[in-house]
Amino acid sequence: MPELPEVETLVRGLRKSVIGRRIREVRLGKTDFIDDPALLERGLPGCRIVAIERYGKYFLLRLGSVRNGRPASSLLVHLGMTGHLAAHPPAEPAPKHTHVVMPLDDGRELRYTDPRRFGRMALLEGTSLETVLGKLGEEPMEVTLAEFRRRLAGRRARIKSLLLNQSFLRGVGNIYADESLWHARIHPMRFGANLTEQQARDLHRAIRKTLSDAIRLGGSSISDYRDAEGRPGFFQLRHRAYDREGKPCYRCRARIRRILVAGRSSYFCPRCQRAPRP
DNA sequence: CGTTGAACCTGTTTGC
DNA sequence: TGCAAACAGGTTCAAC
Repeated sequence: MPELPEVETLVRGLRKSVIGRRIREVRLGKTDFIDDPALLERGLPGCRIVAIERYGKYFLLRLGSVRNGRPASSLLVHLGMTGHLAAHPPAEPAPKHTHVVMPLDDGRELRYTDPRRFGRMALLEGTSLETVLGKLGEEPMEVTLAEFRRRLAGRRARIKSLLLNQSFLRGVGNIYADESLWHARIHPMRFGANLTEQQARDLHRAIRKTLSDAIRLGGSSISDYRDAEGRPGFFQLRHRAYDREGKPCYRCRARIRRILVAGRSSYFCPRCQRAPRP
């Protein structure tokens, strides 16, 4: 579900609705996606949410403690495939698979819901937080062309693998990798180091444009993604490759194909995105 | 450095 | 209709 544009959209909504609120208590359901559940129960009550930041597909609720002498900590959240976090009135029945409920000081409940539990939640501070974030590559919308090319140089992995690799760039997932490659007319099986200078430029531009357009439309809602207010995104209406197997390419009308690259479905136009030489 | 496949988990869609 | 397989926005790990 959530790649960079979906996480960014959710984070923007959360900033509007929960910044400044205090967490009163924590109620946990299944906890196998939480690093240290007991630490959440101990450390979160009484904390005020002072800021929310996104790093690729992760985001942080920055917490200010009301008690003295406790270092500032952050709730790290990754939504996995099906995670969702939003504030709700307590009268609204919690859906199935709601695993974390945090009543707030304004009477609402911040709820984390995740049917597949591929997400991650952890209360972290200092070096353990840096360890997680330090493994991530640069923000794909901020990386310079020079840095992008430098990172590409010498990489023998296929470009699709690189785009999905969060230490190469943070935040691109399966949808936006395929969409960016379609816009840049690059085959997903091409090797990173073999891209021409022009292709690297096109891809760098395509990634930034695709992600910013997607954010503008509130992300992609394939089946269940919703923002912090429960509204779907609309970028799925602009998909040019992803999930369009057999449908005509928007540029050349050739049929979009699906192949497996790096174990993931990869959609591309066989005419616009030429295969690498064998 | 790479790749592949499996694992984690639930729900939905597809195919026979 | 019914059941099984395939597939899904992600990450991680073992084996090669």
